[in-house]
Amino acid sequence: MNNEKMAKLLFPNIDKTPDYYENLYPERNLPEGAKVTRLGPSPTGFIHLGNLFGAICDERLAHLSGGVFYLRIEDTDNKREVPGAVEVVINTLRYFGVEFDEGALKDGEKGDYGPYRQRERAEIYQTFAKDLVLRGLAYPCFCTEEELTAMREKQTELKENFGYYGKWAVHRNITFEEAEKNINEGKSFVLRFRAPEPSGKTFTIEDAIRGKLTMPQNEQDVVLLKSDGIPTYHFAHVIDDHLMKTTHVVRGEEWLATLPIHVQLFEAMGWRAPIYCHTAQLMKIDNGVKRKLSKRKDPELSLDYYKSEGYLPGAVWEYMMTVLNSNYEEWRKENPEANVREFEFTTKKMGISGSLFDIDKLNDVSKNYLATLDADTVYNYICEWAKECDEEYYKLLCEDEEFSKGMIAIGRGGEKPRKDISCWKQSKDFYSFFFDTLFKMEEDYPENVCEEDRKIILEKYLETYDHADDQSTWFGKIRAIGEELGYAPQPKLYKKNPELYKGHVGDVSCVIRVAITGRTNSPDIWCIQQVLGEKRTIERIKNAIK
RNA sequence: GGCCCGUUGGUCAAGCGGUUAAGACACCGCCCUUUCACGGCGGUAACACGAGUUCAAAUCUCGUACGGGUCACCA
Repeated sequence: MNNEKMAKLLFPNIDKTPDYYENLYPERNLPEGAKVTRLGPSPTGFIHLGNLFGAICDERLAHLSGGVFYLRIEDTDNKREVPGAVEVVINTLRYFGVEFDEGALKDGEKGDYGPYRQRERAEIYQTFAKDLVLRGLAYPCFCTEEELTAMREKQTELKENFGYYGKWAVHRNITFEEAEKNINEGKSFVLRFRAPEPSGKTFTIEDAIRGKLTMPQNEQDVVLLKSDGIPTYHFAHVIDDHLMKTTHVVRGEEWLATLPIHVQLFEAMGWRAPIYCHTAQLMKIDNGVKRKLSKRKDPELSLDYYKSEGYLPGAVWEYMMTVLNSNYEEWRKENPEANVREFEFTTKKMGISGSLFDIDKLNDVSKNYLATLDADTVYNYICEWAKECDEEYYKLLCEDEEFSKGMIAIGRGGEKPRKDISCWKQSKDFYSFFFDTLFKMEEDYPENVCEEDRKIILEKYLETYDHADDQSTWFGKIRAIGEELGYAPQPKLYKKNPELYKGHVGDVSCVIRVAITGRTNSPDIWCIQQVLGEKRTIERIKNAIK
């Protein structure tokens, strides 16, 4: 039979059959309803917020159902591969708290469904491809790049749809003899799928996020295997997700257009397709236009960037969850203490139109998140971050651990913790005044206080300063100084009769604040002084008087 | 250009035929306050447009506009 000869010609070295692999990879033994998901990055060495978005979705789906989440490296395009990229992907995802159960992991592979790097699976794909040839569902195409380009130009000219299909599929009915001749002449070929003739038929499919979808049947004779024998995404996806027993395929909506191909291939193989979850893309605004995140154009959206800014994975997760599931914030309000993993994540609550990445919101979420941590934890985190990203800061933090922790502890804990920082990089700025080498006088004094008064306030403050004073005694003294100069002892009094005073006690203390911290916005001054110590406090005041 | 998907305040979003159209971020105001914050309360602000179905439409249908995606031996 012709098909048999063709299969042998095309795949002389393939001796296994599909059954062999079907037996090698039996059904997974998992509890009812367990979902198997996967992340399939291509090793281009770049991973951004959008990838994390999908990864979290996969991870939650699998782990909330007692299933498996695995990593498969989709390295079928050797042209784009960047050396070491796989490690970057794994490390970055791990930093952001995405852990895989199996797959291509850091120290080799784990799991019974490998290999998990597609390049190493060439023989598997070819075995199934051979079977398709045998069944007359695939054929070799010897078209060169030039020929295909010429074809596309002609199609454009004739205003017909692009592509290799129907009457344009020149090698569709190639005979064994022709194929043999071409191969003997050393011509390379790709393997194409024999799609049904164009008919305008449609089919429907249920997407877990988008609901019922009606799409046209695929009629393109897509490439299954490239001339190097490595599959295209389409073929690899179908083979791998079947053999690895993936139940849910989470991917961006850019795959929607090729879904008909995948559904058709699953049918041709006689397999049940997984449940598709096509997520909306995370977008960004660029010159007033909303567009999908781009690897090349948006380096500031790479996960590495957030790592280097010192955003905590937990905070990024919080933010991601608010974007992923619309009812997350509500849940968080009701369960402020709960671990994010207790939340019942579901594809049903996912939006279908692309959301704009909102850095303000991330910062807010992050602030709230960091405010819940205690001083020791924060200290360790900041050190860990600074060690890698800011050596100067790291040294300062380590110089006197007790001091650093004291500074971090200010305003932390209790019912209403301060929310000053959203990432560790910001913390350097925020805490800078605690370190003499970073201290910067911004000379930003309150409006109500004239220069002369500023000096008097500071001089009197210095005179009466007693480091041992408790907080209320200390503040009482400031009040007294202010009152003497004509400043209201309480903001309320000033507000009632602004004409009676120059300002209020807040203005007076603000002068001291600026002297000590260099700026008008800082945590409680008394606490700061306690951490700074008597000597440095007095020094700062003296310097400010000069 | 063909095909597909989408469109609720500045942003993220609830909403599934009858709502005073939630909530969050940002912004503004007020209150609390022993300063800075935190917090509390309140405010500005939205169903892209046009038809149709219906007693009733943000919600269903069809057009239009706009945005996005995709049409590779990339994923």
